[in-house]
Amino acid sequence: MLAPDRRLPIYLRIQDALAAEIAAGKWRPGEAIPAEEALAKRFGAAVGTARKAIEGLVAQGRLERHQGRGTFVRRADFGNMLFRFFRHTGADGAPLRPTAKLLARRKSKADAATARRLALPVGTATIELFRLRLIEGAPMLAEEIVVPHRRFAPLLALAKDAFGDLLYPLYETACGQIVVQAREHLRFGQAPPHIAKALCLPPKAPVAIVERTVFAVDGQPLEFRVSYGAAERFSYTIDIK
Amino acid sequence: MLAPDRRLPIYLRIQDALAAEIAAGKWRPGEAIPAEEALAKRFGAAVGTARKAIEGLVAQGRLERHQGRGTFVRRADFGNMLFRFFRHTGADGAPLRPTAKLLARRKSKADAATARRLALPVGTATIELFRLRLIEGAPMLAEEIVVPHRRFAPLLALAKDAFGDLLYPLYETACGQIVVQAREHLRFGQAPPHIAKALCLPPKAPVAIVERTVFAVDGQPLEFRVSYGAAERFSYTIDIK
DNA sequence: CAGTGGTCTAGACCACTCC
DNA sequence: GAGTGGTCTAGACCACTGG
Repeated sequence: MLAPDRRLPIYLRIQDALAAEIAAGKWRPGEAIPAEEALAKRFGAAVGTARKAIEGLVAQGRLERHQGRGTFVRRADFGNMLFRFFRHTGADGAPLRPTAKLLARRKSKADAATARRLALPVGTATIELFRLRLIEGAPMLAEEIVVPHRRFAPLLALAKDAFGDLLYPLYETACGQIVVQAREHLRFGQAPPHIAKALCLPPKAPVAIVERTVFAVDGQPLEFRVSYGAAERFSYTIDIK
Repeated sequence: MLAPDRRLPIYLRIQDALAAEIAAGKWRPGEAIPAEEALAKRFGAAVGTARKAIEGLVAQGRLERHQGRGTFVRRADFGNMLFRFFRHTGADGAPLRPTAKLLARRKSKADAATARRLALPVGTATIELFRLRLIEGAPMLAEEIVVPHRRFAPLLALAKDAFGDLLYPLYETACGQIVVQAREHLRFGQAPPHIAKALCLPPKAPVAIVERTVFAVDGQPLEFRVSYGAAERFSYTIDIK
């Protein structure tokens, strides 16, 4: 159960063992793992040592602790993650909730680039979505989304207006796919014609382009998404210590 | 010495006390703070409690620990921080070191915007620098820099070619000013004429604009800097958990 | 070698949550 | 009230650094 490498401190070996069990899906995101004392007994270590292992996983964002309730496998909240890149406060400075509109949906096959991004063989069946995100009815972002058909087949059966404003909760309820991690790549470019049209921008308008890949617990890519937004609305702040 | 607030756990009170002493400059960046045992004795707590306070400050990036050597006030390494935004690998994929060229330097007075950014009264004496960053001799970034004259007067006396490739080490050696933190704001726009010229770009070329404010230990702004780089060379990756 | 941080233990008591 | 994590203590031993 524990990595037998005697060179590693006990708490790290416990940490690795727990991380592996989490990745293997022994506990689903949102579920509680055993209490400190139970873990300590199981691994034959002191409670403080088990605690240190847990603290490491909390720091990594894999677990969440709540006093009096327990330690839980973290559910990522990717709610309006992408909107942190764009100004969207109302007249009173309050943050506004974006809505979503599904413009198109179709079955497709992975080309070379998509296959690489989703770690699939070329030609694998995929589902493509074209979606608009709006603030107070005004288009802010256009999104092209690709997911593997094998995991996401229910998305094709769903009524178009059953897609809500947030996709990741739908992935979970409709397809049982849970997003736990994301990588985003940011660049600037010109809007392709269909994007410019969807965003009500002039052709070749400058846009910020965010390419996002999201991953499941097991590290497999779940979705690849390219989002376009008007460059002049883009705004991002970074703190460095 | 310790915050008297009995509601806070001891380790947090120690943490606050140490953070205040660091901010007050009791130990300079790079210097060691007292050993765990000494701190524990001084604060009347157990070693483990002092250790927990230290761990918090390490997590915040204010301290660094080295086994067998001690615990040190962190020196920020802002080396080529900004270049993480721009592609600049050579033909062999190896990272390239940018060089710098000081194009202009002059004494000035803070206008309203600058005064706000540097937390100075309007009209305070400042020094402005205009600088070019190059990769293999090709201009990559143009930078407009403003610093308060009071802290940075030696920069005016310095020979223009005594400015090296990195400014922050110079701030420290020539002016005794140590940078410990930064905030960057990223946006997208068109190059003003003098910037386009410096970067050898067509007028109004699309550029990424990074506005950076850097801060001293005591939280006072030390420098405000606007950097411009060609938008098509911009590229930034973010991992989210 | 002395001094430092790193690991580990064992147990006490507190604070919070939920039944 | 039972069970959970949060704080705190006290001390042991190890691993690394530097003179």
